[in-house]
Amino acid sequence: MRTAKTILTVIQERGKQKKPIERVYKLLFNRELYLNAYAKLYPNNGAMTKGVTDETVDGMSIQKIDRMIEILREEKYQWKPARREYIKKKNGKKRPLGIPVWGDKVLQEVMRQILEAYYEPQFSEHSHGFRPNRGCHTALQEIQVWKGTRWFIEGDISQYFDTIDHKILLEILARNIHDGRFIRLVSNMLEAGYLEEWKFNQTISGVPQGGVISPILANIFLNEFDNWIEEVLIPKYTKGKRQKSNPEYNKLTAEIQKLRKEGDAKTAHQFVVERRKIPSVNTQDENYRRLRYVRYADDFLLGFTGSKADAEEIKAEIGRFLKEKLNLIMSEEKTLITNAGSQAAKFLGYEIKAQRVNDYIDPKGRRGANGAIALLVPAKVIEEKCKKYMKRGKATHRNNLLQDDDFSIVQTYQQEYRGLVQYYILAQNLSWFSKLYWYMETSLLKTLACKHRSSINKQKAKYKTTTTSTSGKTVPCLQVVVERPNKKPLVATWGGISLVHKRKAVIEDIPYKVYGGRTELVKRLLAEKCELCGSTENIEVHHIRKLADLKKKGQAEVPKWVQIMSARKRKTLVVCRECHVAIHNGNITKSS
DNA sequence: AGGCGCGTTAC
RNA sequence: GUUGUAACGCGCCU
Repeated sequence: MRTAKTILTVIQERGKQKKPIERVYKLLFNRELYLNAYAKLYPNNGAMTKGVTDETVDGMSIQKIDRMIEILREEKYQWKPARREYIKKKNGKKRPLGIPVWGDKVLQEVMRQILEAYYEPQFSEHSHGFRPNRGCHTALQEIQVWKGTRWFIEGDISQYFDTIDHKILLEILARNIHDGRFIRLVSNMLEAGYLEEWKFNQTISGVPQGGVISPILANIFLNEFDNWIEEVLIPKYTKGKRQKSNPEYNKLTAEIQKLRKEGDAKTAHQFVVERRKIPSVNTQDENYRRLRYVRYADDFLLGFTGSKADAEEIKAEIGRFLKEKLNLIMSEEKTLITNAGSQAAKFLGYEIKAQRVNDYIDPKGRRGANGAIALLVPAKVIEEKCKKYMKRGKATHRNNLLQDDDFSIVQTYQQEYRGLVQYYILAQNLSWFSKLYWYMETSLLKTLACKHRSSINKQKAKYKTTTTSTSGKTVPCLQVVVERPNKKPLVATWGGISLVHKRKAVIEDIPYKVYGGRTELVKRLLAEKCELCGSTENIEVHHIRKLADLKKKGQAEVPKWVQIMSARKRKTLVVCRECHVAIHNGNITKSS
């Protein structure tokens, strides 16, 4: 049997050459692809969450994989409907989720790996959502070099995941995947429907939010849009080699040179300062146009250098394309055209602006901010985050942390703060987080004080020390140290995170590599030996949600399986059927 | 070098 | 009990 890596590499090659692929369905008979899929899915939170049946990752086995393959050979695979749940979105609205049963997730992941190997080399440079080695930061870094942009067009597609047209999606797939059986399998999956309150509902459009292959299907669908933007729209709205220079600017330059020749450095300098106030190019130049594009899932942003009327026309053309070719609705109200110099566009939680002239001079005396793009953390983000640590306008303690020890309280605050700063590391106004830092520190000290019935000052005195910050400076901080026998102490630190933003960096394009190789878990499963009793029959894997769950209840006698799992720090234990049943019955006689 | 666990974010 | 795909950061363990 060919290895998963070989299969996927062959498909990847076809993808690079943009050649169609055939006999794809047969690849689903390869056991290794399922082991790959299992290894990829088992660490997920949802692996232990039930769909419409009781089946979860717990009890996974080679036999289960082989049964799935048998059913696929007979072309009798039945997708189960997804379980419908709702989660709250940030803006208060609800997002419908479709949670597939475990087996469906595994098969979806196998299919996803095949689709990824094939389509990943073909996807656009400008698409960043749900893709390996890409993310929000790579999308934002792309925007950073859109110098001279006059208009932003923020794209918004209404209810994208739920409105993807099945027929069009299948047509797109069938163009490259010449295999009726594979396409039918995808089609059946799309039509599997969902259960809400025990009632079956059909899915006439859309991909399930929560489905393993949904993100890549969403990307394959909008890849059509990327291609059209790049091959039709951008060429249409690109004109001229470079922008005409600004006559006024040139006049001043000539003047400065003349003054310098005459030796009047002082007046020359005055003119240089004057010149900084105006752009070096003619921003109204109708013979110069540039259009740039970036997409993250269904969210896209265009930067346009040209007239407002053209920007409006671009928006209209996009709306028409989406409706006519992809049967998608571009939200007319939410798709905004903003003036880059005076308003901020919103994208991926950042504010994007074009900087006005003359507000920044770099160390070499050059004008750095001539229409350059600024990425900013929105004031509202800071405000909202501060509120989380406040009550009635003042910093306050956190009730839900009062039971924790000092170490984890400090650790929690630091992790929250660090995560947020890390996300906004590209923002020029990153230093605004110093306000949040202050509120959080006060809240932290109040939590400690409340817990120990003590005062803020006493707590501060207790833990105050210094550390080397991420930018190398010695700065004050708070530290809780936990000494351990024969080991170096554990340290939780509050502070030491520098608020210097990351300057624009060259985006390095890491080449996509197919997912392959055997993980530790797969090796253990393939060993086919019960890790409790040594039996070699009916081997399956016992899974737990979290390691922390192991030491929850204070049992008098800790079962052997718990001992092994916590000693090895593994959420999995390869066992025989008998031992697995014993574990679930709480019957520890066999396993202890 | 790999597993596990915490945090942030996007959609 | 809240799913999925990703990205980033930190830490621990063997």
